[in-house]
Amino acid sequence: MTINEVSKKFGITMDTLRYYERAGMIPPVTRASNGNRDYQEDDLNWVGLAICMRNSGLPVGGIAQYVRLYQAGDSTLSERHQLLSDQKKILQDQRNQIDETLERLNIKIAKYEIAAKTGKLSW
Amino acid sequence: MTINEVSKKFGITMDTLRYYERAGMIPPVTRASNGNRDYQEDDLNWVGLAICMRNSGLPVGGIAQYVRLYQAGDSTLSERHQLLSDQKKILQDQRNQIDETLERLNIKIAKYEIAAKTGKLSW
DNA sequence: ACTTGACTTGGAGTACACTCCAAGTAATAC
DNA sequence: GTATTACTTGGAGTGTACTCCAAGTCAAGT
Repeated sequence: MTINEVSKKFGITMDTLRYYERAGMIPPVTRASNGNRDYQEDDLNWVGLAICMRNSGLPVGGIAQYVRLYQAGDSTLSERHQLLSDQKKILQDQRNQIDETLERLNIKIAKYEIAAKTGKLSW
Repeated sequence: MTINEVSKKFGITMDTLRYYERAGMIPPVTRASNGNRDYQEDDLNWVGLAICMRNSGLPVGGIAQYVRLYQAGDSTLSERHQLLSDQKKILQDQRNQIDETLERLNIKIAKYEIAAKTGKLSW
């Protein structure tokens, strides 16, 4: 799969795909004989993981660190486990923060809806 | 309340508090006779809202836009309602994305836990 | 009067995550 | 054999959100 196809598949620019690789967020992608990237299923899995992590707001550095540990082999298993647990914690906190803000937003939105109906502000 | 006290209360630097004001994320703060900021309850509410929104990842621009509309008066009620609804949508999407990543992380973490127990990778 | 300390400002600097670009290569189309 | 197209690279540029700094003001303490 070419970088162009992968870009379309995941809805992400080719530049970003190359950037992710440069940043170590995914291991070096398989190359065709002419030097062009030729994404294999494995590469695609890494891309999918990277995009998923980034979309949820996890920093590039943490994901790259995971890839480094992965490439270092089995001796890093517990470190990788720790790293993933840390990221899980970050996301759980982030989720709680979002819930808090959503509650706050809902209260405000409700007030605007009352105002829209009655023509009056309720606060 | 001085900027230093507010900074401690919310666990945010004085620089960031001034930046939030400069960026229009909170309306101009009440000043003491010497020109120093003297946060009133109202100002503190705005600060709390701004921090809450930022902590959940909403961009500064959107919050500043809300403040602008608020300052423009009652004629912007429906616009403000719309803006808050948009931000709510953003946060809901973000939450879903986090849940997706958490699921993915949980699967990976489980595999590492099995590996830690059995000494073998399960994939 | 002078030092100290807490604040003020505008503006410059930093970190992060892209995003864009110029110059080059490699394979196909005519 | 040359034009076109799709890729390659290193490096520079952009936008966001801080973060830091220098120079100045103001009030209180000695």
